[in-house]
Amino acid sequence: MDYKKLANLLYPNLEHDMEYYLETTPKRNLPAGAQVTRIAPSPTGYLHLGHFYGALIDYLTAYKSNGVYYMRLEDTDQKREIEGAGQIAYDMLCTYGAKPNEGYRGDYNSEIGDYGPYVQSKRLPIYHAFAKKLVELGRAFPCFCEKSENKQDILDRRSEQLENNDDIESKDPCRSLSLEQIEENVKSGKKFALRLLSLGDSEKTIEVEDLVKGKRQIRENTKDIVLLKSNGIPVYAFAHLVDDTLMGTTIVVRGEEWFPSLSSHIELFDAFGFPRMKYAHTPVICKLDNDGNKRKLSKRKDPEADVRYYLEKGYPVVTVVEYLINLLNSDFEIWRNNNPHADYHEFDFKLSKISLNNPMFDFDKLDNVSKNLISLWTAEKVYDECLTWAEKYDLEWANTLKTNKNKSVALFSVERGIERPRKDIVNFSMVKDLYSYMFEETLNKNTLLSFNEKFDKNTVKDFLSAYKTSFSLDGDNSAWFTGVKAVAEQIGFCTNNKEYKANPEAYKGNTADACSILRVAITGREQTPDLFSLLKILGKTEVQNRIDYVLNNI
RNA sequence: GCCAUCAUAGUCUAGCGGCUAGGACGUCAGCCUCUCACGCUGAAGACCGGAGUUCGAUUCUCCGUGGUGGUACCA
Repeated sequence: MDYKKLANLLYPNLEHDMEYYLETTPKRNLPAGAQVTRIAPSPTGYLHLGHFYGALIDYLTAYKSNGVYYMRLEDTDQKREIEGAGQIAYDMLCTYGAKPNEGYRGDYNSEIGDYGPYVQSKRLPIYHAFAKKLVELGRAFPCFCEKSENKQDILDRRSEQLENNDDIESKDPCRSLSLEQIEENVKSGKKFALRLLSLGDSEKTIEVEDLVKGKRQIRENTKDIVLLKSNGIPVYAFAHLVDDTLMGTTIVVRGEEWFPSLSSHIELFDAFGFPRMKYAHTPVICKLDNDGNKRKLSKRKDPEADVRYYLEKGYPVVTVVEYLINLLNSDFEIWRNNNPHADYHEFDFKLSKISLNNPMFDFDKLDNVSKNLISLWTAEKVYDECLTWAEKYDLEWANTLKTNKNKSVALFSVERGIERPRKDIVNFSMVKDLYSYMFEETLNKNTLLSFNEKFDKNTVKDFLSAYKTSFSLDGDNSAWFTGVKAVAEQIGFCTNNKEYKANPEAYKGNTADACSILRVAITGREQTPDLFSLLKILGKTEVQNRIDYVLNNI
């Protein structure tokens, strides 16, 4: 077969050949050990948590090696493409702290870097030049078969194979077409897909060293995989070869669902004589679904698969990042405990420490990571972050925060900045509910009357009336507390717990009961942070007003 | 079906031939305490099964079993 002739027949009018692209692409000039990684999502929807998980690995790998982490848009599946998805993906990467330092930036015109276009649909001439070369090398052939691309048809075909116990991949029939037959087909205007002419032997194995999985023996590829679809658009494997070669990628990080097709990718690189890529095949994040089955986090079924979900819930972005790093390198939490204030960038992230299991997403753990992180923030930062969240998701609450800035900061300061800080905030969306009683705008006055049934109304009244006329917020906590106890004793409570326990019937209650009455009357809750701190923030007048409200309405 | 891959408590994991199998989250109990949160102490809870190798297997090998992935002109 005259491959040169075949190549010209298949790709007659190309502006440039492969060598042109190879020669005109600049060599990357990087420090020793620097790695080039890439995040390459397809714009088929919002950014999936699994994508970000991969992106984080890419980002950290490049960051740790002073390398490059670029973004490429893999828009080769027009059927599934969703308008604006590329922009969302880029924006999400930026907000989650994994901003690419090269490549696609939300739309084709604003990309930066010397290796563009970074959008695959803009690279068709390049793919065709490489395709032509492969034909010349005698390693690719046109396939004129008409196969349905409908997913159901494909599944039907597969179940047919399954019934026939059809395990050996037969070579594609079109590989044996003669030049004359091909010429005839092309001249009659028939469309063709370009396939790899596989030379693999399924009895032989290749040794690969995956950066996550370690050394593996994999079977040689024997499939004549499709490289270019009949519409001329490349399939992932081929775009991967061309782009990652040209763009100088050094490590390909991808989900382990790619591992089975690795041998075909290797055959492709070998066919061109290009150096093979280094790969890191990572586990996939799963969840336990309602039927008790473990499965991949699904775009359609699981809202938490969308990275925007965590933004809406008000989880700080570092929470999500650190939770994921935890899943990646389990010694991260030990490091975090020893370095509570350090930036996660300082952690010694390693691909080789990634566990081989598919981890299950755990909200309990996420919450724990979150509250620990937030507990270390300053009150000002908590305030700022809450406000930023509220301005996007709850405008009324945002207004409340804005008009009560000093009060809010004071509130967030309670039991913060100390050795064992309060850890009650997990995300920003819960803050309003947690502290609504502190603000006139959000206080539900009815709750101030929700005393525990064990207190009779007269006891409540007696205690609050007595307290109202005598309390002072001028001293310190213990002075205030002494005052509370004095009032309590005066109306028949016992402030000595031993005595109380010995003879509870003799008293109206103990110190805890007295505090409970006061707490409910002021906040409407049986549980709050340190009451004295709250009273001081509310101020004497407001405290008196609330007591009056209770006395008048009980 | 075939191929690949994984397998330690409810979850995330440490372990890399000899350990009372370690830690974290969650759960429960107690302490602290004016409540909650924090903190402290403690409890329950795991090596998927069977062979083999070995003086000795959670660890190595094989066979099962289970989960996951692949088997597309999707990525």
